[in-house]
Amino acid sequence: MLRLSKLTDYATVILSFMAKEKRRVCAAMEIAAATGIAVPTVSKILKLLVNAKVLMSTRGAKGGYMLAREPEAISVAAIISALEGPIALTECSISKQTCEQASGCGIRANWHLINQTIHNALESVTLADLVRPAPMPEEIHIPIASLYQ
Amino acid sequence: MLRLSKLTDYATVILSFMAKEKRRVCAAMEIAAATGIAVPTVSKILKLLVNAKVLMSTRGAKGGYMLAREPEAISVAAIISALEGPIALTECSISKQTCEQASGCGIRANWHLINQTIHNALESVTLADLVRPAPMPEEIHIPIASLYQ
DNA sequence: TTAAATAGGACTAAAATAGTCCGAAATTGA
DNA sequence: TCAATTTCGGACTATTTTAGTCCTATTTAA
Repeated sequence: MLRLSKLTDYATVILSFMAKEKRRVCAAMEIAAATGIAVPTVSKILKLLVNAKVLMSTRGAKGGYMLAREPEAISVAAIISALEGPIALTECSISKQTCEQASGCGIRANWHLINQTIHNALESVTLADLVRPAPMPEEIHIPIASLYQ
Repeated sequence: MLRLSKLTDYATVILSFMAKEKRRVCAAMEIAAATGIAVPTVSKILKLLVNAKVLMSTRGAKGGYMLAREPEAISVAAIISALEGPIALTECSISKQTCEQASGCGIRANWHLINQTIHNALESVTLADLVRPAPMPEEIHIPIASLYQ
């Protein structure tokens, strides 16, 4: 289904909450309470987002998490790759044997191009866009067909 | 990782093979031999592609599978949805409670737009594009590492 | 010093995916 | 008509991935 994991979905909810509270440091417990997601799960997601430098953390009493940058500078691609690793549709699991039989597998190169297109689409949408009420279609429209001529 | 399933990957290999043999009816066993994918697996994939009307089948001796239309008219989106169901990143697993708390979840509408964009990208690439030799090197060079620092 | 909070990793449970197999139905050709 | 071939449909098992939990160490504020 080409779908995102639940954790990624949760991450967008968490980050949307934090975008509205961006002046404040939020504790994991507070975020869990606000979003209705279980504390250990929230915790796990927050740690992943810190590793990906989407969030900053401060330890100790009065510690917590904060957006590492403005919502405008946090792309959906960054959020997804924080939770799921690099964005890539294929790992070219086509066996070498097959590729050799076909004497040069052109499919691989074309998949890469498709990946890149999708990545661009996700890169051009930010957390600010997700929080914003009205989307702006022309910003994320990508005419992939033009890449093939 | 936003990735396609192995079966979808296999499907592109199978369909690429068939695109080159489009004049001929191919039996499942023949395709398995040509691609190196196990017969039962090939069989399963072919059935799914028939259900999605990407392939046509004829039963009985001398039967087999054929592309239902020209490779130019078979989109990557059609192939993916045949194997994995509708293309959709999210199923909006954001709890209603959260949405209500936030008094109107704008995220949903924005995800829908992103889905649509990706769908358009996949719709505009066809089996013929996949089979076609790779585009110029500079077109397919992807500095992906730079996106992850 | 104590309480509050994150960091990191190990672990279990649940769900999705991959892969296999079988009996039934259809078609061809002898 | 009969036998061989091939798809059809579904059930089934095994594997992998994902989700979710928990524990201990470390850091910081008061």
